[in-house]
Amino acid sequence: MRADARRNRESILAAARDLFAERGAGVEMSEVAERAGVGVGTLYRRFPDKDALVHELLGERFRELAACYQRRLSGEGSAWERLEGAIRDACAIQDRDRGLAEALSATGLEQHEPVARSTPGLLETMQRLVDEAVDEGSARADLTWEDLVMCLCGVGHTISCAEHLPGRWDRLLEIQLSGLRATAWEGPAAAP
Amino acid sequence: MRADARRNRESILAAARDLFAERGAGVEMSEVAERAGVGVGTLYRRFPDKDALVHELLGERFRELAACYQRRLSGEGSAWERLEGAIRDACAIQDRDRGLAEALSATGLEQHEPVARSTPGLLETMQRLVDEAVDEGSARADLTWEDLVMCLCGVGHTISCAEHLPGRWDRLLEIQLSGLRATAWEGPAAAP
DNA sequence: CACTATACGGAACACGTATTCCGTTTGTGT
DNA sequence: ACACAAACGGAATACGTGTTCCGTATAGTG
Repeated sequence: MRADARRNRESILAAARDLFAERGAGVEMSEVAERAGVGVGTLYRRFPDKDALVHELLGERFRELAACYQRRLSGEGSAWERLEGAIRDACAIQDRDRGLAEALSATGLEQHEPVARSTPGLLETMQRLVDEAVDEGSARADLTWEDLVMCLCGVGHTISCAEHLPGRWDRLLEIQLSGLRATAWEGPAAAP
Repeated sequence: MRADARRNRESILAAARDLFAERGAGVEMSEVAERAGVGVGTLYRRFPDKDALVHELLGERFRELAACYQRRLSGEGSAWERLEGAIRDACAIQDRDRGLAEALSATGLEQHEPVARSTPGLLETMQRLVDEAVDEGSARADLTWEDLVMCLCGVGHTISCAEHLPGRWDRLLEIQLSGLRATAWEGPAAAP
């Protein structure tokens, strides 16, 4: 691969990283090319299509997530504290990267599983964090990693919708976190 | 307005109602026209553009929601039972109408507020349900109707994403419901 | 320095969907 | 029955984006 080609590939990735983080996957290919200082032809020479580019960037974020989870898993504190920390990390990353938030949000549950599965350790680590908190008795007894994913998607969705409402999503996070806890009361019959 | 025009307007609304409920706002105008048994020209004679048609249908659903809330508000049971009932109603309606779920989900918080506000009583009733549950001490003390909207949007989003996963969204609903309750524990420090 | 494989830019193209236009048809009041 | 305003159908058009094509430029090699 020629040196200028390699340089352009990096420029494109950097430009796309910024744009996706800022405005999500809706950015146009021509805009990515312009910001990278290349023509669209060059962009398409490096990445076969838009999906390829998006997947590359999503991969980066998924690996970042996996690293966070791993760090939490082998960190200190109660199982609940570590699970909660991991969740907060994931939300913070989504808050920093609208592209990730939108991807989790828009691709939904089943579609994005393949991508997530291709990141070694991402789901497994999440599952272990959940299991430990369940065993500890601090999380809902029936909690699964799929519930977790669903909650994270929910926050991601709120982030990617609420452009002009910074910080509103953390309300949802608090509500969900307390919903993930083991509950003292059982069912709607227990109203005072 | 001529009789055939009125009839066509109804056919179009009926067709669009079905299609939107089934597949969301992504349906093509030509498809709506075909199902209604008219040409696209006729469709555009009755509704200036796609938005107008969608708003009409959204209006119907919002009024249905408002009626549900009203019924719950003046219904029997504890304030919590009524709030929970209203939430479950709203989710059930979204489950029946993908168009609504998608609209709540896709238009996000700020964008759909104008539409919701144009439905008299929708937000006010929701707020009163929340207030009563808070006063009763059964809901989180800091709960607002905006939190409620956010949670309902979250479920709507899950519904409109999970095409092939019927019934997965109710897990999210359960988690959120228990998160909306007044909690016995305070903050992450209380882990056992 | 010359030569060539590789890469480059960006205009042109492909495509899907909303929307318009206009020649034809039809309801309705006289 | 007649006239004509109103309505109809659906081919044609507008438009925004992703993607391809090809004439030109250039890095690397001997």
